[in-house]
Amino acid sequence: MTEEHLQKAEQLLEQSRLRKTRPRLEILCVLLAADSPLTGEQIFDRITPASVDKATVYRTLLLLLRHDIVHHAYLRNRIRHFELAHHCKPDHCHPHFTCRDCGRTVCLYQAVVPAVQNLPAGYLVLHRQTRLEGICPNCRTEGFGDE
Amino acid sequence: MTEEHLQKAEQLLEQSRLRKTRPRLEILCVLLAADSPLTGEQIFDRITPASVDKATVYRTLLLLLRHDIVHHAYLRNRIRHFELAHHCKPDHCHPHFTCRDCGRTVCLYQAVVPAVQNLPAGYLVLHRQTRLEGICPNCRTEGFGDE
DNA sequence: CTCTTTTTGCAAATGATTTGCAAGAAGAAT
DNA sequence: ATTCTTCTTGCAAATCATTTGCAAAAAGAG
Ligand SMILES: [Mn+2]
Ligand SMILES: [Mn+2]
Ligand SMILES: [Zn+2]
Ligand SMILES: [Zn+2]
Repeated sequence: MTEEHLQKAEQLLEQSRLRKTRPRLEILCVLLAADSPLTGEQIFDRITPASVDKATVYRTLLLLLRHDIVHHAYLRNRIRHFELAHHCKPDHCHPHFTCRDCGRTVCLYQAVVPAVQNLPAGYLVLHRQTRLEGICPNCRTEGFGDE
Repeated sequence: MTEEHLQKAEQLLEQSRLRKTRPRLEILCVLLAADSPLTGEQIFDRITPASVDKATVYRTLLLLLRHDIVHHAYLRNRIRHFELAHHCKPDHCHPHFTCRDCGRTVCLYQAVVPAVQNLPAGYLVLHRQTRLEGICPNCRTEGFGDE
């Protein structure tokens, strides 16, 4: 938990007029340090050991979700993944790529997702989400010389 | 369960050389009749009452999943939704639209999803999935005259 | 019809997420 | 700084979708 993350965390809570409590700051710092969406359990594990209860982690995530400070990333399994919302525009979140080989998920911040074409009339799209699946650069180059 | 669906269901099982059992045919017929992705529970409820156990429903869905007869639709909550795979190309499934108002999800079979631009080098994309969220035509026109 | 291999039903287990409740902080007011 | 009110937390127990173990039942080959 760096000083920089801590400040950013406090700022995020202030902006939403939320109390700055230990669990909230810990959780936000974990998310600020993460480079891909995390599950409730992963967040719990990365917090200074046993300083925060798991129920509090989930409750806090729900709170942050309601305040649009974090949001869900929809990955393959039924386990929820959370990430900070500050990389997302209101109408569309960055795509996520999940490797079928190593299972790792990466955020593709710089990718550009064109709007869906030929939508039937009358639908108002407020949010768009894209999920990619395939083989990551790491797994592609592996096992070249000896297969 | 129409005669037409039953035949299609049998055909799907044959193609994957799977035994034609009562639960499998029932489940496939439910999916053939559905116009949006269904949860395990929803499928269970739509089957001729109590003729199939819920555990069997889930086990069967897993089987059909392994044989690419059905696949997951990734919707908002942590509950899995299943639908027949026969509307999808291998590299990308049709988008789903979920209404924030009424909560209903529709399959957008005819929509065209352009490829993601500006992907970092080295990623091999095998599958793409798009989820839209917003207000459906029904909910948009409602509450016009009297609000 | 018989035999072998799958598949099923039922009950119990799992595992992620929620919830009730009393004790413990935060922050406003004094 | 102290008091007071309101919001949060920890802990334990509850939920709920999904899985799993196992013995009984069904499918399909011969
Ligand atoms: Mn992300
Ligand atoms: Mn669909
Ligand atoms: Zn990989
Ligand atoms: Zn609607």
